[in-house]
Amino acid sequence: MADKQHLYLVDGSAYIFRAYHRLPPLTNPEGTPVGAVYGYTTMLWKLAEDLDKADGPTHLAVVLDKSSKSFRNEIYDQYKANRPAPPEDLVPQFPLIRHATRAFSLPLIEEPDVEADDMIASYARTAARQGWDVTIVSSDKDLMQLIGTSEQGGTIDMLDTMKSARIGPEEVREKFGVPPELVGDVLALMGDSVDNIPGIFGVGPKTASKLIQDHGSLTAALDSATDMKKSKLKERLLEHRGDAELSRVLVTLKEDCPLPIAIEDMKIATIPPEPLTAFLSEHGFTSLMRRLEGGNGGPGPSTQLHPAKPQNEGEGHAPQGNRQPLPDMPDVDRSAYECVQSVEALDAWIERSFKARLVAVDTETSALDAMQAELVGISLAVGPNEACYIPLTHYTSDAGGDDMFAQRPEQIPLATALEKLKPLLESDAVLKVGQNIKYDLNVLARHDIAIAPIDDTMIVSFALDAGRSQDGIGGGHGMDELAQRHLGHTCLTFKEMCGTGKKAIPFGQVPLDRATEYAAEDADVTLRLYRHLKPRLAVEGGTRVYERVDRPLIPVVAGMERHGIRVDRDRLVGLSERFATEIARLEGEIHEIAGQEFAVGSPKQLGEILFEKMGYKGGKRGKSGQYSTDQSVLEKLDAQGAPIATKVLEWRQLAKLKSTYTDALQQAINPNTGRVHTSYSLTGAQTGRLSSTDPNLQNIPIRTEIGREIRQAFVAEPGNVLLAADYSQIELRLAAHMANVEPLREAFAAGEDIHNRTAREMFGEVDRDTRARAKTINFAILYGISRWGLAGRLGIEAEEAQDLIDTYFARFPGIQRYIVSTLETVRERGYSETLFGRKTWFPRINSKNQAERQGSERAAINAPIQGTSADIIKRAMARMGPALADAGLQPGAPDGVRMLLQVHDELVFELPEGLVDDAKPVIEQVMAEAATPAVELTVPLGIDIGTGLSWDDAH
DNA sequence: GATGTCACG
DNA sequence: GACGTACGTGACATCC
Repeated sequence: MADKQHLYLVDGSAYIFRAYHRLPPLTNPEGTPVGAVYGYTTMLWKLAEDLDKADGPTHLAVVLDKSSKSFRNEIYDQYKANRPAPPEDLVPQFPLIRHATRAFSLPLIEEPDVEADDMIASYARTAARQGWDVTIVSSDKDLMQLIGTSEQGGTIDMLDTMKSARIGPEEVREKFGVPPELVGDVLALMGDSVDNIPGIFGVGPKTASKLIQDHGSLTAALDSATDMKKSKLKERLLEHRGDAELSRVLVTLKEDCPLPIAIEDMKIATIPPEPLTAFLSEHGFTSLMRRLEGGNGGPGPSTQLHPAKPQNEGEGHAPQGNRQPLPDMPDVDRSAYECVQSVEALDAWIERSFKARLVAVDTETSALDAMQAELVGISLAVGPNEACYIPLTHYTSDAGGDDMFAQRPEQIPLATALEKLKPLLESDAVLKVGQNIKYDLNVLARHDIAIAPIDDTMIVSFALDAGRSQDGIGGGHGMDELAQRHLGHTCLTFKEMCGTGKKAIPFGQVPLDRATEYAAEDADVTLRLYRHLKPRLAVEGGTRVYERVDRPLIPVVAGMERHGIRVDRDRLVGLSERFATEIARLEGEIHEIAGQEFAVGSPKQLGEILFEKMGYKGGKRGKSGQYSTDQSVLEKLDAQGAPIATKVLEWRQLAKLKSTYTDALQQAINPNTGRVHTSYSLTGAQTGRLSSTDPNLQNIPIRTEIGREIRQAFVAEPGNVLLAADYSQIELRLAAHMANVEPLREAFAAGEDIHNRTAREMFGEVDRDTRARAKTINFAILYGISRWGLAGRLGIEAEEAQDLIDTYFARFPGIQRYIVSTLETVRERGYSETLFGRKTWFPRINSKNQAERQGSERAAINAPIQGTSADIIKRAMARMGPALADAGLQPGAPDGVRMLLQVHDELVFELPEGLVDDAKPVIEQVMAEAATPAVELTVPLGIDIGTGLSWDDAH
């Protein structure tokens, strides 16, 4: 024979699992996950490229598992019994593996009631007996038994395409310490937790290998036990002999299965291009398509947000049982970090990052506020302990960073470094991973760098573990906490670098050796966290919310923060003065009534004045022994005819408005932009809502006339207007949908006033009083009702409140079902879920402490509703930019439509007056249709839109 | 840093 | 028999 035949047998089922765990969750244009399919396709591709090579394939077939049952189940009912179900986003990929195989026009073997391993064994032996060479494309250790050379001179070896390693008899001996024919004996002793093969309890690979080496066979090893010295091992060998013998049968491959396709028919020639092109294009594997067209395509799937991980790293173990294995990573070694001070060194790191196709990034700055902070340095990590810090504007003298006389250590000029880094940070082919990467996005956006594509470990943690905490601590998503929790690693703290209080120094003054340890560690730890947390998303079902809702929102929210909103400072100054005068007047009157001066703002002093000195009744002490003096208490006193209570209430309102708003907002105006830039937290609220800080722009007054004057200070730039669009009654609409409450759905569909409808259902008649009570009850339902809570709100007895609740449940029966079933699910699983799959954990839902438990129950009833509402507006926000762009409305441009604020159910935009008519319908449509197509609601989402020169006028 | 209060959805 | 009563947030003042 001129050319030896060489049969390649591809263990497709094993491959897809490994590809799944190693590759990021790519999706095709239709949104189906295809990460593992992509890995599989490239592997076939590689094999196809080897067709003409010396030991390349002449024949090839793919073998898949058709069903999970085989003869092994008949002799051992526990076989593979503890296998977890495959991850939810892997399941749809199984059929695609078949499509891929057919696209390459390759023979596919899948037989019922036969495991792929047995089929591979049968084919391999048959081919080798005919003198063919055989290569098994797999890394399954069970298959290693087959390696060797037949009497007819046919060799069998294995190819691990992920490690690009050939496995022959030598490699087997290295791994097991025995030749291939004894591998089965070793496996029988050590067992296999993945397949649930028992082996001998307490015997692992090391002991098993030694026993077989010493005695030459399983039977001899087991027999030797009787003569062994007394030991744990001896006992175990004697006691579990039966397990080992059973295991020996289980690990033996069946080599005489009937062959559905003759090996001669597996010959491959040129692969016909048409089916392959169709397949590649269907799934958006564009780089492979380019290669097919003759060009030399890029390294990864360039149309995908997420390039594949490099082939030479990230090789972990397959998950064992249900345990989520810690990625195999060395301990953090800060001495391994490099301080990058030359352009050459920077170039080398940039090249490494491109090669790795995944880089963790962290920026160090002079302050916390991303809008004002100056860039001090950047750190990168491409692997555990493979991290560097690039100092940029460090200085050592007391002079400021901008001072031309400042002493500066050797550093690459800022502009040079950023010019070098920009292509990396913006490259589609390299995934940038950050911890709270929104911050880095904002800092670098000010240097004209738009980081993409991105992943964020903080957001991943939030998608997985929102609400999870142990004993009140450890529920956060900050890096130091995550490092401690998941990696058992304690990070250097910012305090250790910069000190605190008056002695604190800016990060730019930290000596480079220490700064490198701190900054590079941040990138290193981020990368490690990514490797640990990201795979959990798919396994635990967090992929959808992370990829479709939260991650796309990061650059959108970053943009909103950078836009900020214009605030009329003069107006605030005027208000502050007015409030100050009024507060002083009220304070005088209060002191006069009290008969002495005291700090009105001190609840402690006020309580003593009211309930001791003045002798009012109704003084209740809290657990701290203090009298309560909150609004409800003061209102009761007011009703009793206590003039001081009214005055204090007025004083409090004005003091609050002045300190929290009119004074503080002036301070918050950014001197460079003249606007106020809040910071949104994407992980702040456990339900999935955003929260706003520094300043909080989600609690600007609106409910009172005087408070609304503050809203009038939020204004549009000249020639522009503000547009406010809010979801009307969104939580009640969602409750009507989720609890399937027909009367409420009907009312929403008809555009009825929902509280009127509730009043009619509950009380039979609608007037101001019944509507107000109905409104209270509606909200009480959303918040998880209790008879006492409702009684307190309505000023009625608890029994009466219970009657109202009963009536409500009777009129709207779906509500009670929703509450009961929600609680059941949460008790059982530990978490609630929104319509879009966002989880919120309730670790105290089964607490023995009644108050704790009931608190969790109320929160658990509310979370799916509040969270779904949050999901919906987030989806609207993520889609808004593209929709506005399609309409030619230039989202984000100074003369286009800018989205500025989000207040839970409201979005605020700034736009040129001339664009209002065009923008309104686009905004309304995006918001109204934000749930689709993922979720089809049975209630319409109503949107109210208004415009005006101020935020107040826009309502 | 904890507590009380109050601004918002 | 005691518990402590609506869900989710953030900021400020006071006081220890």
